[in-house]
Amino acid sequence: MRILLVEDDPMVADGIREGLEKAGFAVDHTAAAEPAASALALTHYDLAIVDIGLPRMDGHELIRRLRRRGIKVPILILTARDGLDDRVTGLDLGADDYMVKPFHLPELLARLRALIRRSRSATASELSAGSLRLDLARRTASARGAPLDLTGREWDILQQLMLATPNVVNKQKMVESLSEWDNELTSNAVEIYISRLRNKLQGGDVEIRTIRGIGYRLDEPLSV
Amino acid sequence: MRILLVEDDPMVADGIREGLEKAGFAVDHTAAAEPAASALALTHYDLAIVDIGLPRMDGHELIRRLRRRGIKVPILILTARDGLDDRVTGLDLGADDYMVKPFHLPELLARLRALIRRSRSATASELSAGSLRLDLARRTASARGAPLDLTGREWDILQQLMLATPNVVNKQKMVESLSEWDNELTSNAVEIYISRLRNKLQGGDVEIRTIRGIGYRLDEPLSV
DNA sequence: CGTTCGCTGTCAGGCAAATGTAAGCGTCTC
DNA sequence: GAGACGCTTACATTTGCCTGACAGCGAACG
Repeated sequence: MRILLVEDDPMVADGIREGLEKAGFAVDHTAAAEPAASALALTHYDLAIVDIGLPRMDGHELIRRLRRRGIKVPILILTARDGLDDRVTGLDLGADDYMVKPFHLPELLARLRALIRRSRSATASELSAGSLRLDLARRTASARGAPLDLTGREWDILQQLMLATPNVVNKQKMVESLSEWDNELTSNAVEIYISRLRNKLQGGDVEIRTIRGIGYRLDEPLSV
Repeated sequence: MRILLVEDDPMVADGIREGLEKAGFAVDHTAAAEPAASALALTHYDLAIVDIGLPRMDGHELIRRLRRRGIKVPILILTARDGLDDRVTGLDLGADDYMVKPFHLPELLARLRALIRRSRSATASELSAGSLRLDLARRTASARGAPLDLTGREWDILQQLMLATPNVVNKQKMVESLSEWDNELTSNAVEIYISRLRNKLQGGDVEIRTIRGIGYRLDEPLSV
């Protein structure tokens, strides 16, 4: 989880950085808008925190430029207590949230998590559905707290299902993702792994549904 | 733009409703959580505004239930000035934003617009007519909140009807869309699927009308 | 090296759901 | 009331999926 912090006041910046790092985020920091723009263009960030009162190019202008360039990283803006208009125009320009300075760190963290969850991409380091958990970095899986022993292929398939959930994964897509550059597999191979996965997921609270003629979908049978 | 407002204080509710309607939103209002849950299950809303301090089932519980049922309407929660914990847990539960009471209406409007814009770009793969709903990505269908079990052909036909509604879909076009390149089907096949679909749509608020000699049209008899 | 073992993917049999033809009957139109 | 069109049931066929058996392969191990 990588966050870019754009803040000109060194005191504030250090305070935020420390809190974020303690919560497990990787934080990069720039004091002005121009270097922030290039950092965002070059590197992937999960989120950007932008102080609206920056020297030279201000935060509004930064956001406008980013969005115009099609960069759609989630942006949270920081604003002074009395800058109501700032907040409004910031949100209308394409920011995703704001916080009023000074603020409580737990609240900032909650908002960050909400924003990142919302825009969660393939870079998330953990996937979950029901009591199923996949740790992408360690390539381990667990269901209901108990570790799951998965082979490579089974893992690939389950990851695809979980990334897509609750949407359907096209079977042809699965075949392609399992095949090397030139040797196509039979679609039957996918069926095999689905079958084996189902066996290993027995008794869990998720289920692999077949969508005839299309593919598969991971479902959590509704507990009401 | 349809918004559901869940707020027990009549004074506050009326104030918000008036502001929203002036800004061009259609507003429905409930005072408690239970009717809100059913309204959200039955009808499509672009956004829900939930007061966190509700009688009986509170706002948190409402949000938890909605998310567990897979209802992913954007939610903005209203909270008292001092309820920091409320806000944090609300966001972690799956709300998308919050506002502290009392607030400035223009700011509320800006946030609503931002939320709706965001959710549009995120999903946008749903078709609806009356209480009928097709989620293309998940390949699920529901009528009046209850899931519909459709086969591939039924799905294709219903999708055509919903895409065209309220216009007529030419029967010949349907035949072509079901046929492979060269083997033409009988137009009788379409009639069969229409018949099966009608059975499954029994009791809903939409109806498949026959236009003799031309084709079919999806109608909502109730709303004129 | 040879053996073992687990993973992979093909084959083939079995099965259930989905499909579409045929046919008889109802309904609309002229 | 005759003909065309549409609805519906029954049923045979087709399709797509599931799964057990098995062979190839490579890594680990002795």
